Amino acid sequence: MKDFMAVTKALADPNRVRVLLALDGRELCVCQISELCGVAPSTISKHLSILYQAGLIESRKEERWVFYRLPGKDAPVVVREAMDWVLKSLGGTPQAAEDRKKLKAVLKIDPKVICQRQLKK
Amino acid sequence: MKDFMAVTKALADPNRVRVLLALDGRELCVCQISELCGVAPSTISKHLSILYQAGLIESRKEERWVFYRLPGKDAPVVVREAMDWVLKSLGGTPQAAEDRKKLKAVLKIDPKVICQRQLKK
DNA sequence: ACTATATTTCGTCATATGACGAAACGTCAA
DNA sequence: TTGACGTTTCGTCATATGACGAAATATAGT
Repeated sequence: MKDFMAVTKALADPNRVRVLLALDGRELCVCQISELCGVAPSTISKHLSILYQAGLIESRKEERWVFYRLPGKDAPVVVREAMDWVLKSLGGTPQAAEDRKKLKAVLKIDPKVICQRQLKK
Repeated sequence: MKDFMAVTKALADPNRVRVLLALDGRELCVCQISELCGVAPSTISKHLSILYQAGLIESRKEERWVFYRLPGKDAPVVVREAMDWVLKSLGGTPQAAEDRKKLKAVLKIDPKVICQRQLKK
């Protein structure tokens, strides 16, 4: 029950759901996700930690960057089915399409440049 | 997206999830659910309205009582899959078993008596 | 060792949420 | 039509949540 509630609470915020959709098929670092969602890196970091604790994402550290990705097939059933539900329910929505478009643009920029931009703000 | 978030937000509270589990296979009125969850009728009423607006439950008025039930097969796909996920994930947990036991006891009491009890508090 | 930089943690703030009891509402029985 | 009663709405409170910027942390390059 506790595990399940961690998942439902993690899914109860639009930005966190957007992150899950964005991570479908690729891994992203914090600054890329921050740029996509249009919220501060510190806020995204918090969101990612909530998703992580619910088991909905995994992470990998490479140099100064931390890359996040969806869990593999070894993930708990609750998590796998939650992800299936999310992707199936939202994959075709306007919001998802818009984010895919925006993500495409973000992916073209070198992550370093993104972070420098964020510093200026 | 908005509809989906209504569902995830509705699922992000333990008492609301307990209600859904309790409604699996039967309909219940407010005072019965209130008794099961151990929270005030007004609070349960609010929870039920959140579940209702998310499409996760339906209601039926009979005399002075309002009975709530899970939606039928005509429910939106998002809702049906959410319910499948909830029931499959939690049906076998200790919490669910405990609630089924408690519900059995509640169902033996005449709803009228339950409401009178709640008045005393 | 020092600096630069990507991320996380912390402190703060405004708003959202869940709880209760009191009062309002709607329906049935006298 | 008055009264009884199940439910809902409203007002209030304590706590949780999501946002930010500043400061701390960790790692790569000088």
